[in-house]
Amino acid sequence: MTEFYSQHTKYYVSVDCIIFGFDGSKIEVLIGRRQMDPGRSEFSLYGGFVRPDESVDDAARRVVNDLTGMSNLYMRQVGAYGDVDRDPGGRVISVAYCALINVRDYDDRLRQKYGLVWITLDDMPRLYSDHNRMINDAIMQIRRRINTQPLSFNLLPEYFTLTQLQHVYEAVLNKKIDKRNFRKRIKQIDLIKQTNRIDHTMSRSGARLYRFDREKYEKDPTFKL
Amino acid sequence: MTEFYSQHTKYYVSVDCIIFGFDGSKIEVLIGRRQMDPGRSEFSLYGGFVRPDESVDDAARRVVNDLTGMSNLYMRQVGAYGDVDRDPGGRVISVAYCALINVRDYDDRLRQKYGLVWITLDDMPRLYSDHNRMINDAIMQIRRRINTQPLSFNLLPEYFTLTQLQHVYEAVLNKKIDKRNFRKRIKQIDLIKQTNRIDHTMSRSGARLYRFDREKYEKDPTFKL
DNA sequence: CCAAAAGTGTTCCGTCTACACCCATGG
DNA sequence: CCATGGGTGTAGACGGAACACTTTTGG
Repeated sequence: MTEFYSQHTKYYVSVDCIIFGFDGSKIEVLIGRRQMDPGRSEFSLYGGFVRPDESVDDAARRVVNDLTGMSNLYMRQVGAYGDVDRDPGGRVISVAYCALINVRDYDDRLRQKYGLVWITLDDMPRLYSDHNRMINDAIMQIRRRINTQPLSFNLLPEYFTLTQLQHVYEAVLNKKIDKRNFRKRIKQIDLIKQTNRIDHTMSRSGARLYRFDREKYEKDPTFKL
Repeated sequence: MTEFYSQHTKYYVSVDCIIFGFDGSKIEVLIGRRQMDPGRSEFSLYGGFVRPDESVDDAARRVVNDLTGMSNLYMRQVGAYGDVDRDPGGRVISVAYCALINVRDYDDRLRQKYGLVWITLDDMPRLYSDHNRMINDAIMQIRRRINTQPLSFNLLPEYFTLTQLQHVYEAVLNKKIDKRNFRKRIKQIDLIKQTNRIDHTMSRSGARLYRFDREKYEKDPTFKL
């Protein structure tokens, strides 16, 4: 702490955004093909450089908003990635963020406009730079948190069936869950409200729709499985 | 992804290191007084700027090594802090790291050389910039992980008593733990080996010393409470 | 002999797990 | 009427929480 700032080196700082969705049975990620050299046309997360007038968090929000047209999404920092040679184009330190979105709210024209594709985790190709590691770190983080924070609802429409909710947990945790035990647990969480709406798209007899009570959660932000 | 890197702004990137120790009953952090303007002489974490030839992780290791003379410490990234005005001296994006050390291995002359002091979490003064937030985020992270990763042993000597180990858990979780239940749990973790050494410093009759079997843990890195 | 810390088991209760059948409906 | 997905209960195992007294020994 004895020198002045100006004696030190500056670096490019970027954000990379891992946008997670849920296709009904698998977790998927929005990736694109890189539009610039080096690595042009390689699969890549979508990212952007941090601008002088915005925080790093704001940069991530801006990139995600450009990409999805959506704001107020659930977003979380995954971590900073700073290996010297991580980017073949130069020394860039990148901060990864993940976002969870409901794919039904997402305007598919934006996806096409940016040439993005939804890829499930199992089908993930090799991505540019250390982006595979970022996705891996992000999914591990979500896996750790999904039982103590209400993440799953961000991947579903406002009104969802218990079967859909269970499929989210199965996809994130990558294991089968017993239907009766799952529903028993859900019913004793009073943040998950039964509604009187019925979904008829998936079954002949219809399934009860539920919703997550965000207002109540804001007041008392505790959530357990 | 349509511009060249060189059109973008570069930033100073620093690391800030949160060095945790354990004084026998409380968790404490090594802090100093800032040696440079702005904020000269304010309490602060110890940090440093990232150099061109090192990764961000390496920068953190370098700073911690300078400060403690120790290497191969348990270290973990806490997160990137990138608010525009976080540092009054200019736009600096900082990546926080925490390290856990055994204070008995630490050369107190180094502490004096750098003018550092150990401060317990309860007595933490207001620190420079967003350093209080970093410490807070770090302790929350440790609290979440202490039951699923063998963190606690990094705060203790190689040989430790079960009472000492319990005190670490109590300090981190900030709550009393039942002695009999704690010891019952410990005894069924076969990574924690009883030795035939006895510690006589704390009690007339002496207490059995234990050690953590790192070799075994490397082979099968699972740990539960 | 006494102060101080080490060490030790049992019971209870709540939670998690395993498991299989009937229902309602639209086509 | 039948295929499809929705919905429901119970019993046993397991793990966590509460709880108090005896032992050792150096001074």
